[in-house]
Amino acid sequence: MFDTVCPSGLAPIRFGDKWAGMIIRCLQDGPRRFSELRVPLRGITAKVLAGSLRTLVRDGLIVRTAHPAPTQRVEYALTPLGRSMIGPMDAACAWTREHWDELLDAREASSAPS
Amino acid sequence: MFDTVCPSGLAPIRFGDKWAGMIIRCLQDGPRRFSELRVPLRGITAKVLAGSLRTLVRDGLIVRTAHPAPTQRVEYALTPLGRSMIGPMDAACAWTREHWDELLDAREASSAPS
DNA sequence: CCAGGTGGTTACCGATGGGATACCGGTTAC
DNA sequence: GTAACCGGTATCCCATCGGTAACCACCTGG
Repeated sequence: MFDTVCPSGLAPIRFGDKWAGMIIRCLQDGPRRFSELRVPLRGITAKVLAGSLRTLVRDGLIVRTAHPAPTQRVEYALTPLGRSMIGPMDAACAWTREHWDELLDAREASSAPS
Repeated sequence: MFDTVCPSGLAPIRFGDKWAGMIIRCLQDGPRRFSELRVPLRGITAKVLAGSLRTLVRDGLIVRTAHPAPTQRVEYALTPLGRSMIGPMDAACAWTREHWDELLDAREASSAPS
């Protein structure tokens, strides 16, 4: 995640792996359990979700709390650091929503240069 | 680039490949030639730069103009669409700059949980 | 006892990404 | 002539990523 430092003010724009952004999105309204996350993230497998969650925890963006209550119950929640990412993330998502059609058009135009 | 659609308002935050963001940064003050781009992008190989440029052109973010002048001269420049990406990109970069230390600390803390 | 849910782990596998190296045709400078 | 620069391409290689499938310990409900 955040692969590279930006020495000259240049930074690669890659907020984590394929699912990281979506996971953070899913957590912004409160903690969620492992299996609750799998519902909105249709198609994610247990392994991949577990992996993404692990790196997000490692990077201090979310916290994992396992309630040792009678029944097994693990919750993931945003840290303040994780929450601070929502702003720039929303900006990026808004840009994509706004320009999605243009991107698609550009691709189609260059794939069919007839 | 922009790997996935965002069906439920969730989008993966991945603005292109490793170098795409940096290339756009390099172009924001005007057109640059192929070899001019290789200077600030230290470490990029010709193949990878050519590849990144190709997908950026395909997605309509930059334009390639080859001046058929006597000497070989190819210039890359931002399109309006490409330029519109600078805003959200800056937001993301600013976030990273602000929180870079926290990320590093979190990583170090979880790698050495002694 | 057994089924089912919860929160994972492990082994395997194919696709992709990114890097190194070599090479290329065209043009200009010496 | 030949060396160098320009804008690439061709080939090969390796690491990572994401996915599938199987399995697991633990607990609960019937």
